[in-house]
Amino acid sequence: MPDHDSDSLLNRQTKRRRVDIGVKRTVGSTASSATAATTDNIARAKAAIFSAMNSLSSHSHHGSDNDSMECSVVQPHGGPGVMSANDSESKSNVLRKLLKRANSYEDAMMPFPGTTIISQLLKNNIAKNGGGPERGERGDRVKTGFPGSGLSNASSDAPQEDACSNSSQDSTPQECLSPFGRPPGLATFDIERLNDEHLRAKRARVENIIRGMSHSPSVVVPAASRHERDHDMDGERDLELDCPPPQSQQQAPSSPRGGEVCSSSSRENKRKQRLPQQQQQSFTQLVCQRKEQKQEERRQLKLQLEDMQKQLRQLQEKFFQIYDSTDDSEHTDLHNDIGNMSEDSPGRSDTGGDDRGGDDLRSDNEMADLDPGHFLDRARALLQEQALLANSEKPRRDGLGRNKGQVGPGSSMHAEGKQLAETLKQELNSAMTQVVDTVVKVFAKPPRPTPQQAFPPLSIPPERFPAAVNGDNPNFHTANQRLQCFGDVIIPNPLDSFASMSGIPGTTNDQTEALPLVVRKTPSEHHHQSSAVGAHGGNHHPVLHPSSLSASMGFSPPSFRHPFPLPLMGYPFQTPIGPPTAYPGKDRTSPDSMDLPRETTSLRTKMSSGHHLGHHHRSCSPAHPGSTAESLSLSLIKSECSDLQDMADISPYSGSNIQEGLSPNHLKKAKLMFFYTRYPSSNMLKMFFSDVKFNRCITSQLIKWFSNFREFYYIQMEKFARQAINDGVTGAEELSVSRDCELFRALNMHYNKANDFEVPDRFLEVAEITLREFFNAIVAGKDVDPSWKKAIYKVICKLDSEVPEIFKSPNCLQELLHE
DNA sequence: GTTAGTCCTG
DNA sequence: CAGGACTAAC
Repeated sequence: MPDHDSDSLLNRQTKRRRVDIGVKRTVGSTASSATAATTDNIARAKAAIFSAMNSLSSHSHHGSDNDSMECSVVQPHGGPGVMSANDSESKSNVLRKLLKRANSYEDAMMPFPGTTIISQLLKNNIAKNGGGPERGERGDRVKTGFPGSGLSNASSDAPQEDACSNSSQDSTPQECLSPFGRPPGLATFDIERLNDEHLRAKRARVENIIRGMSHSPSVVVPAASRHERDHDMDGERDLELDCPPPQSQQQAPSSPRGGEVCSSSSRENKRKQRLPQQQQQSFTQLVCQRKEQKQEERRQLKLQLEDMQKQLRQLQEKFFQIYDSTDDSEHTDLHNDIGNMSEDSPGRSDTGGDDRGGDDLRSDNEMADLDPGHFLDRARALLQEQALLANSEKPRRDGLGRNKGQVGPGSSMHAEGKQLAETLKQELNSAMTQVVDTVVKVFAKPPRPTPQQAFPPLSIPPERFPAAVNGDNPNFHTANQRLQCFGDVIIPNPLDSFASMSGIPGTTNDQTEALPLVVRKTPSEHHHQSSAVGAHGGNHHPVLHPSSLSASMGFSPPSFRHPFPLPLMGYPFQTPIGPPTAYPGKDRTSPDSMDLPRETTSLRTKMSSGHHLGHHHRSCSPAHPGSTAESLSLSLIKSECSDLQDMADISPYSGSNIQEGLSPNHLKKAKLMFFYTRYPSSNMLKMFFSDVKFNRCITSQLIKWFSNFREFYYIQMEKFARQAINDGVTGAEELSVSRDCELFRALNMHYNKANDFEVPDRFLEVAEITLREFFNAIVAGKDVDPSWKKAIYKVICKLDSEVPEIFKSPNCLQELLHE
C-alpha cells in the first residue's frame, strides 16, 4: 500500500505539474482517478469494514484526524473549487505535509486507516453532492472535449489558471515533485503512468485523501497561489505551507463550511470550463485510454463489490452456522434466551477481534470470534461504509458520466454506481436484517444446556454463571454499549455482554440451573430445586448425587425473566432463589416461598452495599427481576468479600465445582443443620459446605448465620421461659418441648419454614433443656446479671449432636426434603 | 491482630 | 438476617 501511495503522490504531482504547465491537467484524468479512487475506496472499505467492525470509535477517531488534516490543507485555498483546484492544491499540501511529517509517505498515511479516509471522502462527497459545481465543471470539460479525466476533479477540473489562482501553492507541484525527485509532469509521462493501474489507484487514493482534506475547512494556510505555475521548485514554499497546520489540522473535523466550499467551487467551475478547452486537445490522445481504464476500473469495482458481497455472505453463513447449529429448536422463554445467547455467543473467543482488515482468510477465525454484538457492529460498519461509498460514488460517477458524455451516454456511470450502491445497500440491509433476526432468535431461544460449540459443555453444576459474571469481563460494558449503540436493533444487551465473556461457558446453563434452587414449594418442584443447592457446588463432593444435577437442570426458574441483572437485585449469592420480595414474579406457592423472599431480601441488603454491581449493570438495561441479576450481584459481592487471592481464584470454572458464595439453599441447609448443632466450628462448616469456596467472608457469614440462629433460638427460649413463669409454672420439670408446642412451632417456623424437614428428636430434647435452663435462671433471678445467659450458652453448646453425613452432600437439601 | 461470639439495630 | 460495636480468647 505504501508504495502505491507514494506512487500516487508522484502521479498527483505530475498532475499538478501538468495543470500548472497547462498541458494536461486532466492527465491524471478525473475519470480514471475517480474510478480508481472508488476502487481503492472499495478495497479500503473492505478492510475498513472489518476494521470498523472492531471498533466504531476508532473510525470516528481516525476520521476526525483526517478531517483535521484535510482542514488544514483546505483552508489555504479558501475552500473554493472544492473538487478541482483546491483538490490539487490540497493534495500537494497534504503530500508535503506527509513528507515532512514522516520521511516516507507511508508513514504519513499510516495514521489514516482506509476506513477513515473512505468515510471522510464519502462525507465530503456527500457534502459536495449538491455538487452541482463539480458536475458542471466536468460536464463543461466534457463538452470542451477535454478528455474525461478519471483523475480527481481537482486535477482535471482545475485548469491551470484556476489552479494557480485558487491554489496558494504555485510551488505545490514542484514541491510535490521535488521530494520524489520527479521531473515536471509531462503529458506523455502521465499517459504512461495512467496506463499503469497501480499508479492510478494510488493516485486516486491520494486524491481522495486530499479531497477529503479540502473539504475540511478550518485551517488557514498561507496561500501561495499561482506559485504552482510559476515555480517548479518550491522547497521554501513547502516549508511555509507545511508549518502552519499540524495541530490546527486536527481541530476541525467536520466542516460546517461545506456551503462555502460549494459556492466557491461553483465559481471555479465556471472558470475551469474555459480553461479545459485549451488543454483538451493535448489530452485527446488519452481519451481512448481513459475509456479503457474506466472500464477496467469498473470491472475492478464490480469485482470488489462482488468480493465484498461474498465476504458478507460468508460472514452470514458463518454466523448462522455458529448460532443455528447451537440452537436447533426455537423456543422462546426469556429466561432461556439469555442462557442460549451466552452459550452461543461464547463461541467466539475474543482472539482475533481486531484487525479484521478484510482478510478473507480470516473470516473463519473472525466468525469464530464473533459474538452477536461484534457481528452487528461489523455489519453496521459495513453498511455505513457501503452507504458512504455509494454516496461518494454518485458524485464521482456523475463526473465520469459527464466525461463519458462526450464519448458516450451521459450518466451511465452514475447509474451504474447507483445500482452498485443500491445492490450493496440491499445486500447489507438484508444481511443486517438476517443478522438481527438471528440474534433476536437466539435471544428468544430457550436456554438449553446445549454445549456451545466453542466451549466444551460444562458438566458443571449450576451457579457457574455468577462466578462467570464475577469474572467481570471487561468486555461486558463495551459489548453492551455497542449493542446499545444500535438504536435500530432491539436486542438485549446482556446477551452480548455475556456472549462477549469469552470464558463463560455454559453461562446459560448455570443460570437456568441456579434458578431451581429458588423454587422448592411444589412437591415436584421442590425436589428438583432443593437439590439444586447442593448440586451447584458439589460435584467434587463424594456424596454428590448425579441425580440432583439433572434434577436441577430440569428446573425452570419462574422468576428468570431477563438476562440482565438488576443492579441492586438482591444478595447475589448465586441464589437462583425466587425474586426478591420487592420484585414481581414471586410466584412461589410452596411453603418455603415465604422464607425465600426473606432470604433474598437479606441478601439484597448485602447487595445494596456492594457498589460493583451497580456499575456493571446500570449500563445494561432497566432493572429486571430475576435470578440472573442476583447471581451477578452475588458474584460481585463475593469478589468484594474475598481476599485478593480469592479473587484470583474466582475464575468461574477453575477446577472445581465449588461455589463462590453462599446461596439461599446454603442458608436453608444451615438452618436445618442448626437442628443438630448450635455451635458448629468453622472446620465443621467447611466440611458441610464443601461446595462453597471458603474465604473469610464466607466463613464469617456462615458463623454469623449460626450466631443469628442461636440468637433467635435463645430469644425464643427466654421468651417461652418467661411466659411459662408468668403462666404459673413452678418447676422446670413441668416444661417440655413437643412438636405441638408453640415454642417448637416458632422454632420450626424459623429454621424449617417449609416444614419439609423432619426435626430430629434430639433437637426437641435440647430445646427442652434450654428452656428449662432459662426457666431456672430466670426463676433464680440470674437474669439480673448482664451475662447470665452465658452460663446457659455454655451448657447448650455441649449439647450439639453430630450432623448427619448427608448434610455434607451438596445435594443434601434435595435428598433431605424428599425424604 | 485475628477470630469468635454477643448484643443491638435496622 | 446483616451490620456494627464491643468483648474475650488465642
